[in-house]
Amino acid sequence: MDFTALADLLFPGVTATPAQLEEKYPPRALPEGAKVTRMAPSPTGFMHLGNLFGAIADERLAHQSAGVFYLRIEDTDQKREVSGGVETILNVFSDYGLLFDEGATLAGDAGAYGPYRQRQRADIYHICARWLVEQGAAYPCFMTEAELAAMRDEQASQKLNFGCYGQFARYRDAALVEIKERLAAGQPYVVRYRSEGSIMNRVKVTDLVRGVLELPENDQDVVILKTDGIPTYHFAHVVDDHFMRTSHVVRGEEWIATLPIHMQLFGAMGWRAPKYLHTAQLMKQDGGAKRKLSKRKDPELALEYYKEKGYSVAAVKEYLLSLLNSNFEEWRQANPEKPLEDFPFSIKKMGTSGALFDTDKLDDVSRGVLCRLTADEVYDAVLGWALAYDSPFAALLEKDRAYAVRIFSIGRACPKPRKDLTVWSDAKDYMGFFYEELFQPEYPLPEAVTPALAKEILATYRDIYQPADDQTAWFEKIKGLAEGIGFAGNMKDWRQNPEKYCGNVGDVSMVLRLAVTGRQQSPDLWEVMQIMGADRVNARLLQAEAAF
RNA sequence: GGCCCGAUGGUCAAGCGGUUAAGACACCACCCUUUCACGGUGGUAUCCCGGGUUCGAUUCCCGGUCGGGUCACCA
Repeated sequence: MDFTALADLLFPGVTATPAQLEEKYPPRALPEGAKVTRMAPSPTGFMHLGNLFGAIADERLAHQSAGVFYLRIEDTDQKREVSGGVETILNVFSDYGLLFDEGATLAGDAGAYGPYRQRQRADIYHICARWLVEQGAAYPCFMTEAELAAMRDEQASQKLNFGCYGQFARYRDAALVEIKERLAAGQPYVVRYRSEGSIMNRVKVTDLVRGVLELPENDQDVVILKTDGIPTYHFAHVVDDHFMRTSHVVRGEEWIATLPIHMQLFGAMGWRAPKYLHTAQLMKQDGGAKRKLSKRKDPELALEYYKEKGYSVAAVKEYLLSLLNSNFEEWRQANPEKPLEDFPFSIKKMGTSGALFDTDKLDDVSRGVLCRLTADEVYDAVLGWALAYDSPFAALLEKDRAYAVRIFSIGRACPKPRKDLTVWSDAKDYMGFFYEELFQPEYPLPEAVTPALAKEILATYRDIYQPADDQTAWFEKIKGLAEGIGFAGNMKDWRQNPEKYCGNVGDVSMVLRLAVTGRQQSPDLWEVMQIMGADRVNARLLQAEAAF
């Protein structure tokens, strides 16, 4: 067989060689130990937690080592591509503060190792594919879908492994004349790699998080170029990660099964494979079972879902990081104020078993993140969220920034800040009573207080209310009021002899709280009243007095 | 079905031949407290099963079981 003739037939215009590409895309001049990683999503218009999970590892690995983190768009499957898909990807990464050093951008590509969109790299793949054909290591295959299906049925009935291998690879040794004829007849074809492997052999691959993986050698003649001349993932991965000089490939463990194909292809091209890190997959509790997160079945795992719910990007990032590196939480406890970038991300601390996505845990992390923010930061974030998802609330916030910031300041900026907010969307309910527009009071009085007594308490309080009172003076007055109506002014007294009193100062405070906030729970009442101001407080007292 | 990966409390997990088997979330109780939130103290609860190896296995080896993944011209 004249392989050069076959190559000329298949790739008539292609004259360049992989060696020339080597020159065009030389090894990167980076300091020792610098890692080159990449995020390589498909532009399906859908980003989910799993994408972010891997990307965080990629980004940390690269930037922690003075390396390069780049974005490559895997648009080899035109069927799944969605317009605006690249934009979605770019937005998510910019939201999450994962910054690419090179790769696809909205304005085109940036970087010396491009193009960074696989469809624009067709020439490169063809050069490599042609070279393989010339080596006798690849060939055109004209099997139709129906023939493929028939092959599969036969294999199923004979309980053989599926796929195009050995005797089933019927075009593997087709004569040049036959190929010529089929080509002339315009028959569509794919290019397959000619595998000399056997599943009886074992290949060993070192995975940086799992150790040595021992897998059966690939014996399949896998497709490397599809009918449209675009490569499959396997070939694109090998060619791109070689010429883009990726040093570490981080990907989900679903790729372990195809590792032998990749090793074979790297070998055939005469290249050294990158280092691999196969991460555990995020799992979901589905009924009684645990399963991989799926884009189709789990729309709530789309990043958009978290954005809409009002999770901060920092919280999602921290949670994912805690799943990625088991010692992250410990580090965060010891360094509550440090930026994420200071955390020493380590491959050794990456887990291998699939983690169930735990919303309770995310919420806890989220509260911890939000309570460390300043009131101004919270204001900006809540406003940003409201602008997108709740414009009436946004309008309220914008009307008086200072007022809102004061509200967000309650119990903040102290060693043990309150944790009232889990997500931005909690803010509305949390602070709603501060706004007349959102004030929907309910007045469930404490047991010890009759409506008549409640009215009396409020009437009395209005007379003694001095907005300028400091917290101590304020509370002394409430104590006095309580004692005046036969209630315990001191909780300890009341606990010791509950039968001596009609109620306690807590009950009186509750009446006041109900009147001012219209609910049983609120942050410190004195602070609330200070922020609301005397006019609003007085109005609330009167309103409640009438309603009790 | 073949192949591969994995298995420590309800969840995430430390552990890497000898430990009272860390810690976090969730849950419960108590404390603090004018409510809530925070904070504090304590508590319930874990090494999948069976064989080896060993003086000794959660840890190493082999089976099994269970869970997950993969067997496309999708990635």
